[in-house]
Amino acid sequence: MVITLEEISKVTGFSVSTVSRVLNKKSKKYRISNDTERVIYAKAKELGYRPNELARGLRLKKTHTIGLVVPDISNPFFASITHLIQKYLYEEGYSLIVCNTNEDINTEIEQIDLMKRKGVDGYIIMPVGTQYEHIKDLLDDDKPLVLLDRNIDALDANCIVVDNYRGAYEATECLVHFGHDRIAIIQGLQNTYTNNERVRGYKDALADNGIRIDENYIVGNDFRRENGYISTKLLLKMENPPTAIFAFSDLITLGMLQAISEEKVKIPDDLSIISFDEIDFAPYLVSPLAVVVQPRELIGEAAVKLLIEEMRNKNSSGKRKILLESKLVIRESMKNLNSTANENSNLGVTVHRTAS
Amino acid sequence: MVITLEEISKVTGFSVSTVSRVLNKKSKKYRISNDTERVIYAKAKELGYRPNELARGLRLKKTHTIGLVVPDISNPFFASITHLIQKYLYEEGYSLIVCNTNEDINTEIEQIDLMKRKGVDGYIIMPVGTQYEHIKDLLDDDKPLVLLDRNIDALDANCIVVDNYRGAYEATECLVHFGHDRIAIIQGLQNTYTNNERVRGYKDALADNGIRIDENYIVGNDFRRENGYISTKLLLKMENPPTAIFAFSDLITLGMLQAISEEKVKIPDDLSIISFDEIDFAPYLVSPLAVVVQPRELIGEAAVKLLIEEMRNKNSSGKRKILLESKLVIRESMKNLNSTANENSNLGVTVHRTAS
DNA sequence: TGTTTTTGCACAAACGTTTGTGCTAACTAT
DNA sequence: ATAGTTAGCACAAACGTTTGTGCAAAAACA
Repeated sequence: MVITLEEISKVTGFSVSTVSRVLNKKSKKYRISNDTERVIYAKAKELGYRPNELARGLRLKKTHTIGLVVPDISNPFFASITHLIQKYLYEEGYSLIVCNTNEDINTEIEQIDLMKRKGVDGYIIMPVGTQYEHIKDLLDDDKPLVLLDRNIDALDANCIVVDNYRGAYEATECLVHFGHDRIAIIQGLQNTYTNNERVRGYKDALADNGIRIDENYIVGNDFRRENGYISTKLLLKMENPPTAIFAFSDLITLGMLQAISEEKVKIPDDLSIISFDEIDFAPYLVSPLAVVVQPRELIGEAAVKLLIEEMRNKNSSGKRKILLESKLVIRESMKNLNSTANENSNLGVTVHRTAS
Repeated sequence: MVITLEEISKVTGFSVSTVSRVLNKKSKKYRISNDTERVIYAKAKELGYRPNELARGLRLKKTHTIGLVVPDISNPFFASITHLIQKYLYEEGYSLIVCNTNEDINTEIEQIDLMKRKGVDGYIIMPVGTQYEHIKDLLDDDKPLVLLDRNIDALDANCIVVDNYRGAYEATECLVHFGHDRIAIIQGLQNTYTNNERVRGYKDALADNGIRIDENYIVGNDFRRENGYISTKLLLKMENPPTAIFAFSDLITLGMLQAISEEKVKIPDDLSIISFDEIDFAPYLVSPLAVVVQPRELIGEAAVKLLIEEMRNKNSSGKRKILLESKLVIRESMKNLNSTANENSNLGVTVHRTAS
């Protein structure tokens, strides 16, 4: 049987309100005697009382639950962030409702609606794209909200993003310095914040270094594996194939590697590659993989911090936009076409930079 | 402002109960006129009414929320399963509350308690260990529950597990057939179901093939990366180091690779390795990695199917225990010591089997 | 002893739903 | 015209909490 305050009230003889106050540690405030307190505590423990959080949430308008909207939990990058968010929220006493949008805007809208109905106390959202009416509505509810990984400029919302522009710029520029001029990118989902920024960084890096932008070298439209596979096949079959490919996500890279393996292309002699996102196994691949790593830990931690902070100080009027730095890790998968002996003295070197 | 039934009641002039019935599509049953229905629908839509799921849950004793307990979402294996569970549940109209236990039994107990209080309609649990009083209590609540990935024999609960015993047995036996007799394992967390079964499979395979079990070759006690690193270092430093290492998880393998790389050990010439869990990048590693893959898709799908089924037929008395098969994928990281020229003709071969 | 203060608790409303039941007016049948 | 049906809706209780307020008895004070 499920134990309610009423049960305890009956067996102890005290009223429901008294029981409630004791169990909520409000005995002093409401002048409940120590004796009474002891009796109620004992009985509650004995019967294994558990507050009904639905009733409580209804009454208090507070559920101690945060809604997390993520595009794809199975993507290691997002999985990692989810893990951290969950961890930090737990420390703060919050539960997590997770929903996966699969990069589908309608699912996102639906799921956010559902979370709203469930009365979550705050939102951490990695939005799919640029459609944002539903998020705008959310802001009016004045529940804390932070946009993660993907910003929506038009919205006055808290947000935490990585400097995708610089990340892509530096990776591209590094390839250029290594003597590459036919540099292809395999994009993720177009019109997402991250993708747009990365493309912009790529283009600017080329332009700033006097290399013509060839739209044929810009392929793909999805952060997933299949896109990496197909796009790579396409690129390799070109009449004038690229000497370097920049993949915009770990999963794209996975597909790319599959295609490369099938086509028997040698890395880095035939082709240089670099990937966005940390890939745990990167150092141990056939050709250790250069990557642009994003500070996952920071992202997760910052998200929770910002959210909690806003819950505490309801007054906090100004929204904050936080820009985190990425890090370029050069490994052997990038060939330096300038060095005659392909010495690659910069093996494993890490280029650090500070965010703007 | 938040719109309630009461609001709609006020502006339309109909009672709250009538509004409720209309919006719940019970107009016929309660003989609400078509005109009334139309008016209420229109107003509800206009005002953007959203039912308060807390109130509803309280009244209905049903929240359409499932609680998922997972040891470590950042582990790709669990992330993948989580993703699938979320996906299938969404299709069935359920939300997901996720909690991470970090393999800590107390966190597990706490979190399950919290979920209970939040009134979830069912549980999918990957328990940390063999302590199970709290789960036993859960069973008495007669909410649907399925144990995933890790069984607890003593409990009469639904459960879906992979045949870890056979998976480990076959991998070990394969190594033996390849001529190895100093085969080490790096265990995951001891006294978890999965680990116990794998150790048992390993031991039986050795015994059945006339190889003495050397406890020195059994190391480790954690499914995470650090364990893989340290344990590998230990093994490599032995006076009589193993010729093959069997890592019990993807993350352990990651740490192992790091250690191997640092120690400049050559795979597979100096050492053969094989890993439990699918690793997406396995084929593209310096030495393509042999693995025992578990059917993630099936695990996730089966979990939800079983849960939903039990929600539908409350009568379902008998609990079901489902055993899924694993699959051994042989790659070059396992050297066949018998074949003189290390031809490894079985490159990429997949050994399939059916579960008992 | 009479008045005031304090102690210790109970009552009841409210949070937003759902649903069994009851009531009035209109309709149908005789 | 009268009795019986039915259509159309409202009332109120219940789900399990929390919290403002009220009230009696005890204690303190004069």
